[in-house]
Amino acid sequence: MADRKRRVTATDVARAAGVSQSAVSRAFTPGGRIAEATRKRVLEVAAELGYHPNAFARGLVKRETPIVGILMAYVDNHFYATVLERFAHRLGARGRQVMLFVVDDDTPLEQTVRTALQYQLEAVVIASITLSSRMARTFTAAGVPVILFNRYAPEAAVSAVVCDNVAGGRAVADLLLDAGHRRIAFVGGVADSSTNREREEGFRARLDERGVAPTTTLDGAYSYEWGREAATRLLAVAEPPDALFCANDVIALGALDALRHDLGLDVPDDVAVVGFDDIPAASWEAYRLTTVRQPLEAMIERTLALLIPADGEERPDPSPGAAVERLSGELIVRGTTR
Amino acid sequence: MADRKRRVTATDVARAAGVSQSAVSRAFTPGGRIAEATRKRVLEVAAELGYHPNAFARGLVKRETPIVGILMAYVDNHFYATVLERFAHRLGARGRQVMLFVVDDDTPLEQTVRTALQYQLEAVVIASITLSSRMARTFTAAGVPVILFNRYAPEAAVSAVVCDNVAGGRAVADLLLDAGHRRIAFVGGVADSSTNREREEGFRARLDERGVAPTTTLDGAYSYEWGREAATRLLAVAEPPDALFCANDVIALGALDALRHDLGLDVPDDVAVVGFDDIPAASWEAYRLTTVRQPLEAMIERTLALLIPADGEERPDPSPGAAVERLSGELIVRGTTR
DNA sequence: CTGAAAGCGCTAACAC
DNA sequence: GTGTTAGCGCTTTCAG
Repeated sequence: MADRKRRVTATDVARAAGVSQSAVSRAFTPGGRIAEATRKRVLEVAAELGYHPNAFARGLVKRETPIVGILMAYVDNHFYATVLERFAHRLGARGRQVMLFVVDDDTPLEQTVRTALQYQLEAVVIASITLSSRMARTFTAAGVPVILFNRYAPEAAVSAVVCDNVAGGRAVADLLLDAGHRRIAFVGGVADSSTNREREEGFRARLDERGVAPTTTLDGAYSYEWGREAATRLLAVAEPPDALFCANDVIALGALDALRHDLGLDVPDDVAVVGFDDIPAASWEAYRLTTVRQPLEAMIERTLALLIPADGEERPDPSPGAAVERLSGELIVRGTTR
Repeated sequence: MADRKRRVTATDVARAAGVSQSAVSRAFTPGGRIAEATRKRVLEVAAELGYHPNAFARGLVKRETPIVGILMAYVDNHFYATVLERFAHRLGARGRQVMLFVVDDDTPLEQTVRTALQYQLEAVVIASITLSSRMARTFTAAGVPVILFNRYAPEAAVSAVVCDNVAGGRAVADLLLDAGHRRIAFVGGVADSSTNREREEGFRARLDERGVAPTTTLDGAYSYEWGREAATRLLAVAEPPDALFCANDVIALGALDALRHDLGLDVPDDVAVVGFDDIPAASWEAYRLTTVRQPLEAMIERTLALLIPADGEERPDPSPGAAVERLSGELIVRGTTR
């Protein structure tokens, strides 16, 4: 087998087809000024030789590439896995590639950002990352359009597309209050994430407006295990809550299992539970979780619209005054509330 | 703001720092022959100007890039979301980027492959894709090392890392037979996927060896909905099965819910259920599913070892006789079998 | 240790 | 239409 490093180039194809190298380039350019016959011949020879245009060389001279970076922390959380899948799908349809950057505790965030900056990304989506505002600014400074997805940082001058978490929290408060609950606890995820903050904020605000205070708030992680532990702890006090609003579905599922299986309580009769996201498991028969559905498709649609110009259009202004798009979620009432 | 397209280059930094452009390049090269003082000054100026080396230019001249392509179909399936997350994590630690290609029915597979080929990928991992063998061959032909992950195509001369699905199927057969079941059905996922085929094959072979034949096999999709439907259909006959072996966990969870909630049956007393994968939901209290755990970390470890040379090492032979690594899964017995 | 110079493979004027 | 000619920004000899 030939040297791995030596791949077929346009010049090779040109020579074999008896045309100039630029003719080869044109043959591979959609609108290229080239005779149909020539193009056909070039394409044939190219296929024979196994030629594929080098995206790097192209990117170098065009000074842009169709690569969109997605920075994400909890790919494991089903909601974000879906986000990733949908983005990749939609971007692929628009001829873009996605470069995935998984951020976790062992990887210095700054290094990730620096790497991303080297790829001349067309745009960047930051999802499920704390500290996103500072990172976002780095990209903006480098001229790379950025959007915070499902994250919002008021202090950073960065655009964001989010579910209206505050409204979601309020809706949950109303639902629970209307059902007669008065001792309602909030089971948080990661304390300093904007989603967590906003959901709790809306929730508390509405409770307050209606003259009820939540008994407790417990922050932890966005995980099933945490939900289970939190529920156990919350119910272990003298006057336990009769309803739990969990910061996301996975937590709620853990809480549900703790309530039903560990503590032998009845949901929703003894305790009601509400989640957030509406992941597939929330609708599974064993759970039938009441939750707030995030308008995922709409959120992705808006993000794309802000980030990627449609065919033939100009790219939207990179930083149009840091627009924040809040899309409404939908309360999905299932079996864990009465 | 400056022209988006005009980013800071090494020449800009060189000028500002009063050195040659190659000095700048050396300053950013780990082993570069450059005086510490010079490097420091260059790095400072670079930071000031917001310079980041252009990965494309570098890739062009080095004729290689640290980008690994991952082609995946069911990112939505929790097992594969985890696979993706782990790969991205591990590759990031080795200084590699991951370019994600989501394959689905609306995207011509061939186009995806063609695009991937343009990025001079260092290596490619193909996961959860049917027709993977043909694709794999295309990459191999182009000199790109490729591995099928959790897929196996005997006819293609391509390396693969898989869970030993046949052994897994056999183990399930033994478990169920030992528990006294004799009327066992197999609920398949996508009919022509290699995982599906192999799991069923091992299962049937063992049943056969012990003189029992499975009552039925139903193929469908790798989804909760399908599991639910399949179970409902399987139980609607005169002499229904008393055990179900499902091709993966999501299917099994759907089947479980159908059995318990739609049909009011007791699991495992009326019907036993076994899955495959051991996704997190399998261990949730509401399910406690008996299943075969895939040795995920080990599989990823092996894939990386075959694909990516460790620091300072040579790349392993691109196609070492199409090695197939079969790693053993582990039977995890929980509450859905007696 | 450092600078000059030659490309990497491709696109985009520019002439013909 | 088609070929010729400059580079895109960087790494890497090769002198010095």
